[in-house]
Amino acid sequence: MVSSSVPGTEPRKVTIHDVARSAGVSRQTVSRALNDKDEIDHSTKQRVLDAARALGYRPSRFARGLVRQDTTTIGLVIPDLLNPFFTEVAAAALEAARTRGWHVVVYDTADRAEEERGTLQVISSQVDAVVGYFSCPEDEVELYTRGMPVVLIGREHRTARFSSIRIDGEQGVHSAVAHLVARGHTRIGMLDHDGRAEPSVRREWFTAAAASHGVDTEMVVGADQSADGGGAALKRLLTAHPDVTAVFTFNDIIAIGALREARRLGRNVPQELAVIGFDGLQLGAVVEPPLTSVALDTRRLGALAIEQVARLLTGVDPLAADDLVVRAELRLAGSA
Amino acid sequence: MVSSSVPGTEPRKVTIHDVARSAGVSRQTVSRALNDKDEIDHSTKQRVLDAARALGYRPSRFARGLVRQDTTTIGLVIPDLLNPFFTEVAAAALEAARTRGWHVVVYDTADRAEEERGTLQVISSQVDAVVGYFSCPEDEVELYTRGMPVVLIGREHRTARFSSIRIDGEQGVHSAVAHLVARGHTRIGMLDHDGRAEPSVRREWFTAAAASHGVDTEMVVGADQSADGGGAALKRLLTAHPDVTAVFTFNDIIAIGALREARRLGRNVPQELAVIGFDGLQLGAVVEPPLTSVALDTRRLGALAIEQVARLLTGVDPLAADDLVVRAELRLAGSA
DNA sequence: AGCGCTCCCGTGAACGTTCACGGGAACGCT
DNA sequence: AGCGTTCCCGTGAACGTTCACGGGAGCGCT
Repeated sequence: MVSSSVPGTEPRKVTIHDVARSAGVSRQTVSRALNDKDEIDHSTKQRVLDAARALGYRPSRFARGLVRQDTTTIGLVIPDLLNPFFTEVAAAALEAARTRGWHVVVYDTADRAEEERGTLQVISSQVDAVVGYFSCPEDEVELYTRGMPVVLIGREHRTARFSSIRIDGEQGVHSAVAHLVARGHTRIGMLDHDGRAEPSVRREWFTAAAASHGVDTEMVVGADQSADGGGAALKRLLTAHPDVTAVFTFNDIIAIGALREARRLGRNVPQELAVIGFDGLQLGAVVEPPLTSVALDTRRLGALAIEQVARLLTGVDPLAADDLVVRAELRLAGSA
Repeated sequence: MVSSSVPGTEPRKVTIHDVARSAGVSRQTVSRALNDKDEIDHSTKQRVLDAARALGYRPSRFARGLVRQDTTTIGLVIPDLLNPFFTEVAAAALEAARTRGWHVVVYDTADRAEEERGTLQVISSQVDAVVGYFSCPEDEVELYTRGMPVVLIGREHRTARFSSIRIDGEQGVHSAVAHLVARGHTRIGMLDHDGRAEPSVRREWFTAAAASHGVDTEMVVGADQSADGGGAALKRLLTAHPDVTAVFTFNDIIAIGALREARRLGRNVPQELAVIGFDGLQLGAVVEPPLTSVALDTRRLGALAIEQVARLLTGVDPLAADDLVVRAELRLAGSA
């Protein structure tokens, strides 16, 4: 019946003033009616509400936010929402934010540094704090976030203003390699994350662990961040090193792709090829065989990040670096 | 060096005025410096920037948004971010929003009507439009969104102000049943979505399709919205009806759980039990055997929703109901 | 000297809402 | 009648920023 969008008419913003005039009252009365406050007669309240509806009035969140500064919004930046790992972290962060009554704006950077920059630039004027994954140089992040609290995940920080949640997989990866060695594996390969310039930290953990067990550490190939990428990488690895009997992967997505590829190649898992992933995704439980993985507590990861943001925002008692750690530990299943 | 959060000191908001005073210039000059505008000397600009940094100044997004109303934020409401289907839709929506320079606030309602209400209440003053899944009565949504454009997904709307993206799986489900019948299946069960009061639309499609093929339509059990739920439901179904040779499921998550359960029960898929899911998740490609599914174009779904929001927001030329449809079609793989 | 132009910079206003305060009307009580 | 109380309602101010405008200083040219 009431159409607020007649084509041709300028949809000029209708303000609280217009409603007040239409209802024959003052701004304040309109405000009272809309915010369910006291000190207003029931009939006038109804009249105001009707007028507001008729005009299609909608309060400006900016004006409202300006006068009562109670809403906090934090920006969550992740490389790829389609990767279940980040989804799990995001879900945990969302929940933690919700209990605080906060809002979360989510940005997907598609794992590209360029998108990160663009996001940062636009985010800085839209949120009160930032938490997320960044691959671009820290000083760039610093540049765009001017004075805003920032919590980095899975990455060391060098700037004082930043906080970061450290992911400690050293022991977990060590356990994984130890497990493989105990099962008699001596030729262990790795499917690493492709694309980054420097070798991944997870690879360093693997290399160190393998070396400490006297296992060759040379058989590493890069993989795309996807199941297909993992499959292709496994193929390359096995072509180059047919004697490999076990693989450790950068993450579970790649591991799952490897699992599938192994099946196609007729390699029995875990008998002829053991596979251990990293992340501990829930997804790992539905594939066949279930994925053995160096598992991360994604719930805690997301919650911890939000917790630290909360402390930084209020300025009281921020967590120290030692408390900002999430340890990964080996979770055995069928694939190794 | 400069700590903006000395414990004990009130972290009182530092405004553009403070920066101006500190740098010995006017507000406007500060504004010019921070927004990279012209008409400002390079040295003063630098001085202002330094002062701003020293004070830990951060412009108020509310004040800024109030005066230049160019940023639009839309709220995306989904039942469960951990369900890959919604993740895919969310990712598509995020991308579509990004190309328009919009921001997206994501809310996870945990599939509970109560959370939906809370979210709506809080969302209404935070975004310019809403798109998402809602299970609560439409008039409640109407109540909380007063005049704000709303795009519902996967649900019919009756109110004029709303738009909704219709998911049309009728033909797709029909094809699925036809496929099963052609393969000789006559005892076809379904694992439906549990929890809703009324039977799901997907079940109605299934019932109609099955009936039109002269197949019994009585063998339906409810399943929890998870892989485990799907497994448990399959067990119940097979216990009650051991002669079932094929199942259609409410969605792919449930189907994947069923797949796993079938393996545990020693039922060969697809020879002894054919499984067809709904959604067409990318996830379906990594399980064994790959999942046959009535597939939805999630990308298009998310993009379409954002597109319609854009039109509603500008008030010009909104899409008609006939264009707001995403059709599902059978995508064959190994499981049926 | 006078004029115009460019380069900087500052002042009032506006954005749309809520808060603090004041005040009129009606009513009851002494 | 006078006074206090309750119930409504309205007015100025404030929130922090940007926009539109005005204007001074310095320079070059006639």
